Amino acid sequence: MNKFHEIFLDLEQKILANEYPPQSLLPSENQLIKIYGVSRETVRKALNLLTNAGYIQKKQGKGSFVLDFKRFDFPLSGLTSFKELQQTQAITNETIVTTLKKATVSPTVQKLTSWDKSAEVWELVRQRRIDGEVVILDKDFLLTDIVAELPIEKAEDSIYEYFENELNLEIAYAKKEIEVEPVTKEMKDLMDLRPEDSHVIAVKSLVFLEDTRCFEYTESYHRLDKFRFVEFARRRKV
Amino acid sequence: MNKFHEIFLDLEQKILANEYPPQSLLPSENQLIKIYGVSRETVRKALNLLTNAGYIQKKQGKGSFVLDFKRFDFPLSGLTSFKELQQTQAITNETIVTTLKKATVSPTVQKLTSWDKSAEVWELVRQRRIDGEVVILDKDFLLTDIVAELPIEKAEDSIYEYFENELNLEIAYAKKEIEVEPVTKEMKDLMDLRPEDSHVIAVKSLVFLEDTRCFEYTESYHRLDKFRFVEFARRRKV
DNA sequence: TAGTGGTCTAGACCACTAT
DNA sequence: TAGTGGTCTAGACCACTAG
Repeated sequence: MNKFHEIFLDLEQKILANEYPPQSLLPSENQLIKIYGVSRETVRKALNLLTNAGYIQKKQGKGSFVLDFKRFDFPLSGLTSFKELQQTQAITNETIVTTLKKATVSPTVQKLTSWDKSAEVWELVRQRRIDGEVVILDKDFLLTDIVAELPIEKAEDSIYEYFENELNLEIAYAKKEIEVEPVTKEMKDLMDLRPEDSHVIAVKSLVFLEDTRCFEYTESYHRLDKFRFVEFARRRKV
Repeated sequence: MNKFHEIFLDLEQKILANEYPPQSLLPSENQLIKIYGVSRETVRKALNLLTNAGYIQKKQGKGSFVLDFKRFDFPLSGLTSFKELQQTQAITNETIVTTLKKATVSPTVQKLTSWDKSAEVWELVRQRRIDGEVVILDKDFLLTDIVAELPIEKAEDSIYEYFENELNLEIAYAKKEIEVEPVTKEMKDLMDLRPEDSHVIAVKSLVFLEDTRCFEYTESYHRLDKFRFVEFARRRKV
């Protein structure tokens, strides 16, 4: 593994273990050079990862302050998926696959993805039950050209884990969009909505591989009272 | 200005001007070294900025592909504020300040911010009218220790511009949270809600300076049908 | 094999913060 | 003034992609 990534993981672990508590300063870059036996640029790459992840804040002439990350308790930014969420949260939950079939791409999805009109896709619908209630409904469309097989056991687990570890797909980036949509019949049927629920949160994503091909389009519907999105953002001068 | 930032801006401009169209390759790092007369690490820093902003995707052995950013039409990630949004969108809009006063910090806000219990804050409430309707309501709490004066003209414009350009505050990062909340009487009074609107989207933010002090807490309420949040996210190995 | 990006080094100069 | 982080360089070696 990369040196700078190793150093990042080591510092991250030490921060989480309170070896470097909030408000304290990390060792200076010169000290870190000696501690890890690497060059300054390598140390700085590790510190950049910590900065972007919201662990530290650097100040010229002073040093790297450890931030109070406990306030950032639900980091859902980046490309995190439902399966990974479960692990950080301690929720009792269950996934039920209600649809898993090959189909031709619908005009709506074709437009969004720019896939070939004749493209074949996996159509996957999953209920996400948390604490006994179906509060999330996931709809996935996946190019069969790229994902040839999609066993139902994998769909019940994490499809991303399957893609990355078994199919060796390199997922690179995604465009996400959060909106509010009126409840449809399908949602009424498949989700445990309350009488007063007239709307759901819709999280729509286009997911791309490292070679810039879009291989997945996802719509994730969340019951209003169960939706929460937390993000750590750095100021970007415009 | 930094060389790598200059190079980033130049490449960004050329991408936006279609000089480097989507799907095409940027000049290789070695070529960029010659073009800009800088070292490789400097070129790579510029390319990293482009990568994080979603302009390009690099591939070892191949090069830097320009992405089709037009699909990412509403980049609201980072710390963008309402005023900056207006400029990218062409919306007719108006800001009306309904409250601007000094007050002691409320227990709720005190808890979230960890401000001193005796702290004094600016309490600012603003209606955001878009195309004739008040669809956003912004509530701001600002430490008077840090923001001593808050003229109403500034509040009607962009408080961030005022903070950064006139008070020389260095805004560094923020924690944002998106949730759904039931409509309150205040929202009914100050927003143009429809009879069926029982909920609003609440975007709550803690905003921090470069010295890690939290100086602002904001709640921004959006009418459901007018809310949209778009994000470009890179895959983060867990 | 030649060209690409990914990592790493050792050293330099600068700007900022403290004392 | 000494120590910090911010920028930049010139060069090295490696891994990947292509013809």
